[in-house]
Amino acid sequence: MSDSGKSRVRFAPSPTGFLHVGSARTFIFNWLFARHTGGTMVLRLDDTDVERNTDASVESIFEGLKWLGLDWQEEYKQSERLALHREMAQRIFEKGMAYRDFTPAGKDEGERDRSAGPWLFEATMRGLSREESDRRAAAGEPFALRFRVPREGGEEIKFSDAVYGEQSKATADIEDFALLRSDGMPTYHMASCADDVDMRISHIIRGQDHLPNTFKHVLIFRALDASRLGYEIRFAHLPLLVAPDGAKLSKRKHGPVVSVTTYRDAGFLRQAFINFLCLLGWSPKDDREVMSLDELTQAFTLENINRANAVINFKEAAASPEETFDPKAVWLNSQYIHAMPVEELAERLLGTVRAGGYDVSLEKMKQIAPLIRERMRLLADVLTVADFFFRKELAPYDAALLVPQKGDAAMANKVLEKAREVLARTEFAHDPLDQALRAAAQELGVKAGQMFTPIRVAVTGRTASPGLFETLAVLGREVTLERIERGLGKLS
RNA sequence: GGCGCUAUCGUCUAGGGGUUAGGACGGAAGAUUCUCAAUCUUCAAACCCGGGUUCGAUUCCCGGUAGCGCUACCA
Repeated sequence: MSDSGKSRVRFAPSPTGFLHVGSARTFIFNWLFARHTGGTMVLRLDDTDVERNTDASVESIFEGLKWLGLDWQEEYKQSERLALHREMAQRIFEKGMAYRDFTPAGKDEGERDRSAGPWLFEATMRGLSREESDRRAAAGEPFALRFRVPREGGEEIKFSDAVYGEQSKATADIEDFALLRSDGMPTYHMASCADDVDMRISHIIRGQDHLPNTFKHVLIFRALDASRLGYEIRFAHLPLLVAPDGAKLSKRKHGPVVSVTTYRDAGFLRQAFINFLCLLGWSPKDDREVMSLDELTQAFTLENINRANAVINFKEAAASPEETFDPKAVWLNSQYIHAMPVEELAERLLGTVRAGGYDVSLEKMKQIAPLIRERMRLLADVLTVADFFFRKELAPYDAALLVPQKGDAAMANKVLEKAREVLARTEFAHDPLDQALRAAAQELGVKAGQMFTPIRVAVTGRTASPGLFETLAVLGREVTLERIERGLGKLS
């Protein structure tokens, strides 16, 4: 950071796909750093790859960012700044630090066999005279502009990374990389560095996959006289988020679990999701795990970032959505749900329930929420944990479930008949129900549990449910009696 | 192939020349209880390998191995 000013950081996604969890974490770390240091967050779309960019991707990235709910102060699109990039490239060329490469663009550039030899690129055009270069350019021959990496003196390019420490690499190991493509479009390296300088970015916080690129960037910054900015651009590279098999995350390979919107749609709370991501590759160095955004902001420093890649422990083929996600993410989410005020939870659940095809009022939801809050880990769980509150008719269930432990169908029948009678005249509130049903159990000579099980199953269609009395109280007498009647029908 | 980065329980991590190597998730067991959850308690579970330095290395150094990244007119 400059001594005079505040930090300026940027998140620079390239719109070639949806926002994936790794990018989201990079964004979050940038945001936290900006907040922690009282700096500015810049969002920059690095869209210089015309071939692969899509509008759909831009939309889905914004959709993901919007869900995260973290803001930024400035927003740019690289494609609208091409003139600047070219001008800066030209400046480097004028200084003799870049040269025109008239080699026709290879079609199979990405598939060159690297295992053959130590050196990859042949700088055939590097020695071209300026006169000939100018002549061929004037004649309209297309060319790429390449950086002329210093070859004399065996220089080491150095920089200090806030996470990985002192880095250095011999110029002999850096090839002459492209600044401008033959169609005049800047490459990522050129556009990114030009913008970082122009935007007065103070800290470049990005994925560790860029660590080797940074040497090239240092070279560009030097050619651009970035030192005139009055401060040194600092780097912080983040360990990568990888799949359980250690491989880089990809949609093709790992499916929707790598997309931010998948978490949103499955019922993650943004706070929990952010919290989870922060714990991957960063630690507050004390034993805190559940941390609010404020706590994260306060605790966040670049020094506390780890160096080893972090596995995001999802399962690709899982039976339920819950099992798909990293168990820690799910657990964190449950912590946030449990801590949420019931009114708020009820409001949030409303959308999920309605999307699930049920109709329920907010009032009703407020009654239900406290009963299911501690039984939910994801918001979407409401559909499986509380469906019987919303359904007119229960989903089909096996009559055998009505039979209590150490009992038989006759006992279930006896219990339900008794319940029908008692519940017809008992006030539908927790305590009266509690007293009446326990008394009834005693009268029948069955254990409380044996009394409750048939009722629970008849009324909810399942053996696991929220507390019976509060459930009945919410359901009401009419629905309860009707369902008990149906239960009796199943037994006969 | 070249260059670089990394290496503590299954996973996320703390720690650091001498520790019973700590926490969390997940797992197991128990308590509680009308079921399920929640909650609480307990248990199992790790320093990649080999040298060196040292009185003493999991920690520092070197080597190996493994993983990952970069090696494009992708980002």
